[in-house]
Amino acid sequence: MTDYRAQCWAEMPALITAVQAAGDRIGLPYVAAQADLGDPEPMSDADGKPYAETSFHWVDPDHAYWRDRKLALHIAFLTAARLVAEPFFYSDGRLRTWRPTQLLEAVDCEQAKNTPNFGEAIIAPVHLPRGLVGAVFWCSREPVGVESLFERHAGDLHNLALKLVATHNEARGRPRNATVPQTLTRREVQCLRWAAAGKTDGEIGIILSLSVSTVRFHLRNAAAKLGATGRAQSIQIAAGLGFVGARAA
Amino acid sequence: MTDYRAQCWAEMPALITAVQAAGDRIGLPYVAAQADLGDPEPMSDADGKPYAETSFHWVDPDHAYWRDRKLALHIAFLTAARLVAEPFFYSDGRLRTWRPTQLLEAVDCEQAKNTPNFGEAIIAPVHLPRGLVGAVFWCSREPVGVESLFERHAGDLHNLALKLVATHNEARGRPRNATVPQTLTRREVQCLRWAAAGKTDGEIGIILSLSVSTVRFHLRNAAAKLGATGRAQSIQIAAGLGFVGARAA
DNA sequence: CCTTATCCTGACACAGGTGTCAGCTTGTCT
DNA sequence: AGACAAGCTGACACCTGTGTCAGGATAAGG
Repeated sequence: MTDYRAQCWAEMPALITAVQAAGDRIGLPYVAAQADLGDPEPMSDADGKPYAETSFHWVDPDHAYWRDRKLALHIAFLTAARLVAEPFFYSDGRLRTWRPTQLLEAVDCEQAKNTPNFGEAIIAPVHLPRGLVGAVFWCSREPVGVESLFERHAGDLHNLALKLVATHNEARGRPRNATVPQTLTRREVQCLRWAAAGKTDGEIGIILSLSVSTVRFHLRNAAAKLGATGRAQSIQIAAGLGFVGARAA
Repeated sequence: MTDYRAQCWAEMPALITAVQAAGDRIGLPYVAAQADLGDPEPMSDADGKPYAETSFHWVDPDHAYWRDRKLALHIAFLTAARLVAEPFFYSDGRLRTWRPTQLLEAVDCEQAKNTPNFGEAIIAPVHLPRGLVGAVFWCSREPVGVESLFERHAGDLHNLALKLVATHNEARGRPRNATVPQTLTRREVQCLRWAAAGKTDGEIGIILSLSVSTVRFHLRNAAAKLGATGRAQSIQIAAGLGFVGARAA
């Protein structure tokens, strides 16, 4: 384990304590954290013990929520955490944030509504480079006026969540390819973006007035620079680092 | 333009003003913002006018930085903004954040060091779902003790940057496929994750003890649910929503 | 002048992915 | 019992991507 990772592990106890203490302070004392929504296991310490067991309080302490695939935590809140990056809150059977957001309102909260002993929640999603997504959830058993709590505390909670999730992932050495890639040329980026839009090499050639061989040449170079094996990984890594962006090239 | 997008555009003036005012207040009054690092154009208003021209102050007001590919903004800071999600600062020729971070220290700042009239900076990267990456930069011409400014203000600056970049992208209707996808089944996610790790359908079949046809079946279903055209897009979208995560399936 | 980087292009064999068609079993819920 | 979802498997034609080989032109910097 490198020094950097050891230092990150050393930061974890204070961060975990701060996250639970923040929940206690504002009236949402039931806390859960996921470092990686692609991994169903909960956030754990260096010895593999889940913080859910050692440090966080949960709505139902005897209920290992991460083993229950039907708990609200697994559906609406997780779905929403994948789709937005800004903190949001749950009350009155729906998800909202500081401004009207179409996506959050489209998330089906039926299951959360039907969960007994569950009041309100503030959720801070954490989107990291290379497609890593985590989240922290502060919850209550009864309604506590979460909307005003959200207005006053969401920013700080989000900052805490970002530090916690980013530090934990770095402590675990995730993602493994977290290196500074070589600079991509203008053509490499162009070809990657059209490939990300689903175009074949032939189609890209037509679009950019290049031969298929030239397009392949640039895509292969880009793949080598990004440390990718194949077209799909090139695109995934490039997208995860923001090279692809929102619009087709 | 839908109501949601109109509401987002309506939020923009106050957010832009807040971002510039925050920089003015703490002594880093030269501000730049990118909503999408995959798009070289700067953040603009609903009429297409760059905020860099109408609202933000820059180190060299006559110098359209977004047209200069060699400016510090294009290299070290942008590279770093792609690689980390936590705010960071530039001083003494290097990038640092609130804790030692290997990645930031590996970013080559030679060009920033050699940029005349450039002092220190705080950078707030913004990583959004589906691979959208933006950033806000607060800069000075001379050193201003940015390390202590960072300690006191980074959290608030980051929250401002997140609101600004997320709202601006939503105002523009980016990304176009920002919808709630259908729920993926356990096998669909498993197959996607191995495919994201670069495995062929045959290799995935061996790993999961399934036939090639079954693997293809699950990947095709997943592609349809995600609205993807082809394997590469399936993987990109799944990764951008955190389904792939940090470790090979 | 030389080196390097970037961009460009072609050929060919082979592996992998796509599209479309067909079928089946098991478990859960009404 | 029936409907539905999830999971499973095969065949075949065809397109696309990969890997490896070859070559060239232009611009910038030392």
